[in-house]
Amino acid sequence: MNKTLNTDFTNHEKSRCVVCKIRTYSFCRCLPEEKLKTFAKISDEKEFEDKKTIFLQQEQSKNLYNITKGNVKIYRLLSDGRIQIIGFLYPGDFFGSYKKEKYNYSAESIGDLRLCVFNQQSLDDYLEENMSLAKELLHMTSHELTLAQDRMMVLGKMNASERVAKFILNISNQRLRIGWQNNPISIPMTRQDIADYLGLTLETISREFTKLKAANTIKFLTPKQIFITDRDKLSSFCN
Amino acid sequence: MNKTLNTDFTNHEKSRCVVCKIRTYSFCRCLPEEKLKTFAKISDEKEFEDKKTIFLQQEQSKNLYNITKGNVKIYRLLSDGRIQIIGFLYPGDFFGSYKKEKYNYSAESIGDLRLCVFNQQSLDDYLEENMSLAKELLHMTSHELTLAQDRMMVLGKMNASERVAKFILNISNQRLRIGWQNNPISIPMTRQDIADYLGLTLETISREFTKLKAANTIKFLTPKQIFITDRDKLSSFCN
DNA sequence: TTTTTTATTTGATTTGAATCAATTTCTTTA
DNA sequence: TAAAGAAATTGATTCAAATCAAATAAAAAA
Repeated sequence: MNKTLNTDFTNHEKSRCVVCKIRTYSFCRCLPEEKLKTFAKISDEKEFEDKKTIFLQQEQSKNLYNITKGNVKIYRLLSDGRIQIIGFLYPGDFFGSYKKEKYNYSAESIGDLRLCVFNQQSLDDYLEENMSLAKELLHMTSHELTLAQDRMMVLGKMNASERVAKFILNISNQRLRIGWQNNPISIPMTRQDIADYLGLTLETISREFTKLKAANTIKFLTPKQIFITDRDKLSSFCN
Repeated sequence: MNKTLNTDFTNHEKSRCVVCKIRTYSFCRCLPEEKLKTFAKISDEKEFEDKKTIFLQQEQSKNLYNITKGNVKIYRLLSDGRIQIIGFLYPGDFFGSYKKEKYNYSAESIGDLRLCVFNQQSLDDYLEENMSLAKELLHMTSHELTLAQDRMMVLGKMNASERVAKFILNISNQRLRIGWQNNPISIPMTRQDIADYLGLTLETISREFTKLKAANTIKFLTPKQIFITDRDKLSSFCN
């Protein structure tokens, strides 16, 4: 099961936020170091194993979550069981809700996961006194909206090979952004997950991967390790 | 062409914001009346005729816009001319950008349009002193994100009849929300626009409308006036 | 290790929506 | 009011991706 960590920093000189390795990529990056000690107190750390539900779509929202380690998939279900994966989230990304409402998607861990959990009310109170944090949240939410609009283009107008090529390039760019190796890239999610994310079937995903291999643009080191052989050619498959 | 309006309220007791009819549905609703006079000064009004470009995707962003009358479509283009309409916007909706970057979509008027134009810097300065406005923008942007995620489900997993049925119901609900008649509903956009919004072709849109008519769920008073005959049955076509 | 289970790939066939092609209906303007 | 132009509908055909069906490969358990 999942557990709340017992890392008590209260008697230490430094809060866990001060030593946090992903702070540069997270919304809390806007806070000066002297504010971090009090900021750390409004959140808890929590860990999840692979495939654990963090919350479900219909639940009353209580928290905003920030990923410090691992991956999350957020998804929506239709009543007949059809699934659409809204997004794959990585360290530095936040999800959940900062206002009282129902969650508008479900969230599940992919692999081992570590989160900062913010109570909505505490965060809102903190926001009230820290305009920079409010603006940072606004800017990051606005950036999320841009990404969502980009995905409308993918889902509405792109064909299967364009979707898959763009998916690989997007992941590679995301890795670069948070300072990880961007080639080869490890793909934490299954083919079914990729399919549910791109609005295709797992068979189509597999076929498109095969086509990209045949065109000498990518190689599979393992089924979950993609090496991009020809980035320009891969780019030419989309857009 | 479009024109900047010459409605000079500076010598009047009341600003145009005080008498604004759509304020209840707009982000400025969070401001108390006494603040409206100064708030009105950080924006200008501007009018556009049908099919006028407000800005293009690649341009350096300068403004945030708020619709006070009429409709806007925001869209993205691929290099080969494929178009995806990101959204249809109505009175009370805002669009553009509140931070310096390129616009991430193009915006065009549908029918006669009236906008409040906010300079980014002026708005940002105003925000700095008004946490309520910053929070309202955050909440509305977050709501936009929810709508965008809803559209991912539509574009990724729903079939043609589900998309069209949901589109009609969504418009009807939007009309209700801003206090307009929600049946019959006037559809300001063309079939081609609906197609580019739903990721379908105009022929498919037309065929689906015909099917919905045949199933006695809707009627067309004119090609742009839909009367919902059986809302429950129409709902049963989607989700 | 071997066995079992799960994930992925490949093949054959079907199908929903796109495309191509008229036709009809609406709207505009002469 | 008629003519021209634009928008919308309907029909025939094609095609990309889904579905159905094995086969193969990888990972987990015995």
